Amino acid sequence: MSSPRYSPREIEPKWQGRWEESGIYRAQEDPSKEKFYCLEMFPYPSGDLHMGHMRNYAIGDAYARFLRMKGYNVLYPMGYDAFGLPAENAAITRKVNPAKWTRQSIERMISVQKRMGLSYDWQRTLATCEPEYYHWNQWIFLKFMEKGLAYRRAAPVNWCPSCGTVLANEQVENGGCWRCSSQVEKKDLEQWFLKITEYADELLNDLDTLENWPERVKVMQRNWIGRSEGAEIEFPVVGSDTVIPTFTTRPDTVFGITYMVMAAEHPMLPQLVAGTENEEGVLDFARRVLKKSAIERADDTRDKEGIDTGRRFINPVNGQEFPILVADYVVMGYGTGAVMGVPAHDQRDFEFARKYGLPVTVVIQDETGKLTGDTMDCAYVGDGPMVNSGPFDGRRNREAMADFVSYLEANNWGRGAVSYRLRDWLISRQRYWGTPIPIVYCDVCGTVPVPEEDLPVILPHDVQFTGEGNPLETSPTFVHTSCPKCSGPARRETDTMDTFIDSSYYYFRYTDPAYEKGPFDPEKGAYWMPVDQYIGGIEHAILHLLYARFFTKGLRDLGLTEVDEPFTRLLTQGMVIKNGAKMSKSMGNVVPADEMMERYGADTARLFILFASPPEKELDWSDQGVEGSFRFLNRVFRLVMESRELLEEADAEEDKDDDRVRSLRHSVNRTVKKVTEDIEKRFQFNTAISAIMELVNDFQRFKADGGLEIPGGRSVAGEAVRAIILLLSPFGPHLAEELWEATGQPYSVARQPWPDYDPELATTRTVEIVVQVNGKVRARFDASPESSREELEDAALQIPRIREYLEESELVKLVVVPGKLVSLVVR
RNA sequence: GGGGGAGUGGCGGAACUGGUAGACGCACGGGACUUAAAAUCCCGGGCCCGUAAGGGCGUGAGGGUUCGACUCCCUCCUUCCCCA
Repeated sequence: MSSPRYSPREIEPKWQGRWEESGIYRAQEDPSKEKFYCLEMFPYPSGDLHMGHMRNYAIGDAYARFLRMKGYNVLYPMGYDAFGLPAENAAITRKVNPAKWTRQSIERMISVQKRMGLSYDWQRTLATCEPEYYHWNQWIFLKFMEKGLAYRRAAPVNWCPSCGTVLANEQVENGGCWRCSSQVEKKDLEQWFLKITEYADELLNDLDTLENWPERVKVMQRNWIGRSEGAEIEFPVVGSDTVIPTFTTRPDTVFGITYMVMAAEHPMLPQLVAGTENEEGVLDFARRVLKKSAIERADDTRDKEGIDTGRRFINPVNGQEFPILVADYVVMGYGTGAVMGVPAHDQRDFEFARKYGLPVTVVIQDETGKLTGDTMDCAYVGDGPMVNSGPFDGRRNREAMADFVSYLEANNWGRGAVSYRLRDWLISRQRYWGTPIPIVYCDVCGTVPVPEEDLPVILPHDVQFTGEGNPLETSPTFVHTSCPKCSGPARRETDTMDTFIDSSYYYFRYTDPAYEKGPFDPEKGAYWMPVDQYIGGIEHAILHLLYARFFTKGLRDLGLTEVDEPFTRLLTQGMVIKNGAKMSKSMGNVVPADEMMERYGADTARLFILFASPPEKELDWSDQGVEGSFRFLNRVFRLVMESRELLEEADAEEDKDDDRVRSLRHSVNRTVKKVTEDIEKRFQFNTAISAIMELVNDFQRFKADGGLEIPGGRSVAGEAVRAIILLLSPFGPHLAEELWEATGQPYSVARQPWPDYDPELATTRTVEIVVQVNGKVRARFDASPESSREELEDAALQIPRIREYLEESELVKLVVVPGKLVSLVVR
């Protein structure tokens, strides 16, 4: 007689089919139930699903299943971030249509996701490359435009010569393209921007309300927004009516200015030196500087280089004249591109001044009171009384700061100002595979938005992929159109939108993916939003999460929603690493998800990836140990199948006096408590799973020890079987369904209430008390958890080994921690 | 250079509020079953000394606080991420 074998190959498709037929994972608005919106960051459909994806979905699905069993009305959708470069590159190199390529990739992703047994509401699936979706990109863009949140201007942009496109500041990494690492160049183009800076303060302040976001993500966003308070001061150029504006965070040091440096790319520079004898040399220097990368220029350890323009400016506070220089360590784009040089109180300025023999004027004294510009060997950046500062002499610099700003304002030399590192979001892309920007250029009417009723502006198919320039410009049907205002001949905008726009509001769209009158039905949005739990890679800590927060605030101000923040809780899953690098196609270190499922089944793969490491931690991939997860599921299968009739006997009459029965009942209750808390409070799936393993071990031992023959043994065994199946169901849903059915329970295990525990039974009846002598464990004994200090002390002092210590030396101190230990100090 | 993590057996990791370091699993060693193997089950295990009882050492390094430190404080090292 052979017993049935655990066969994921048969079990898994069976239940996947059953789930699909019965539609048990569909989400429906139900105001009588508490909702929970659980969401994973949607993937780019490259076609291959690797371990990074698998980890993401295993976490989200386990959590969503847990919440359903906990009684929440759960929304758990999936979609595809389908616009982007890979599809377009495939079109260029392999001559395939990007739409077709993308749709095929999506199909492949879906089939693997279904094979994983993920409990998505598949009816809500969306793909951002479909007109029904990007329609709303365009609609939101137009609404933002009406509000002044979208605008067009010529701007020096980051240009990647290799990708042939403009990049947002956020997409420039170490001076190179985020995608191909080519050196980024500066180029002037007419571009569309979204005014994210309008929300800079709110984006910054609301971070404080996000209590359930990882601190490090908030820190990164704070730094990215980079708010600094200070003053903007205008310096008149000698012999001209130009003024150069500068921003400083240290207005208290303005009396210590001895020079000014401008960035090599400062737009005023050519005009400033025009016609002077230094013109040639300065512009030459500037060109040389611009060839260096941003990191090189900002490197503090490197020697700074500069050149005198020959022009001078007046420091308005004391009327003195100082030189204007150009230097490599000042970068345009932060502040105003011109920096006042205060060498006495800024280390970079100090080094620069010493190198070029510029004067150093102390305006804040240290505690010695003896600082002088000629003798100091590094800048003094601390606080102290102000000196050489006219009316401010003698005041503490920090306290005088605000008055100093008022002083500047009163004399019309400058004003208090706040500066942000955050720039407006450049969204124009000279690319085909993206959302067309709904704008028409008419010689007569100028820039004309496409009327709302003409949306969506459909991305045309009659384009040429040559690998050069924007393919959209090759579409005859697209480019030439008529002006919506005057009906005269007009040209369409051929730039498309940054794909980060697609992912900035997709979570709203899931609440109502087929809605035709707007991005989503505000009522449905109001029911489901905000996302209660968002799960995704730490690599999106800045870009995507900041843009999504901005969009939410923008949509709120359009009256579409009342939520201020889209994601209440955020879990940043650690990256899956292989051979020292993030798993990615370009690195060639991808481990496909279906490979492991082929060998062991979806349940094993899911269980293993969750068991291998806590979710937030980076996971260096190795399949060492998968066997263990597979063996565990086999053991569960065997154990339950052998005793499948037991579940029916759960909760029968119990015999409280047998130790083995009591111990297993304790184990069941303790495990339910631990698994529940590990999932709910700590997101520690790895320890939740290990707790289930312990329960299975206990149950197995119980059976081996003849526990089923004891009065009450079958009842508690039934409780154990039930707990094992239910606790396992979020991690190995197919096996759990199979076992639930085999034990005679009605479909579906996914609809069962999550098991409860008895807090009294979850705690032990005896605890082991440790006896320490001078900090070292010298004995142990068992006691009731309720034992008093005196009882424990007495018991400890009775132990012969401990008495020996006391005979030899004198007891100096005795500490008793009830339920834990007795600690003796002897001398 | 600034900001934020992380460092625990051969490996992944556990230790929740300062209270038994190493749960659970992998790999390994021994045994049972088997003609044999696989599978399964049982036993073992941080390191060092010791036949053992036992003792010493031990959470990146060094110091500190404490009856007691993986946990708190200081200094340092290594490493990863973000920003320059």
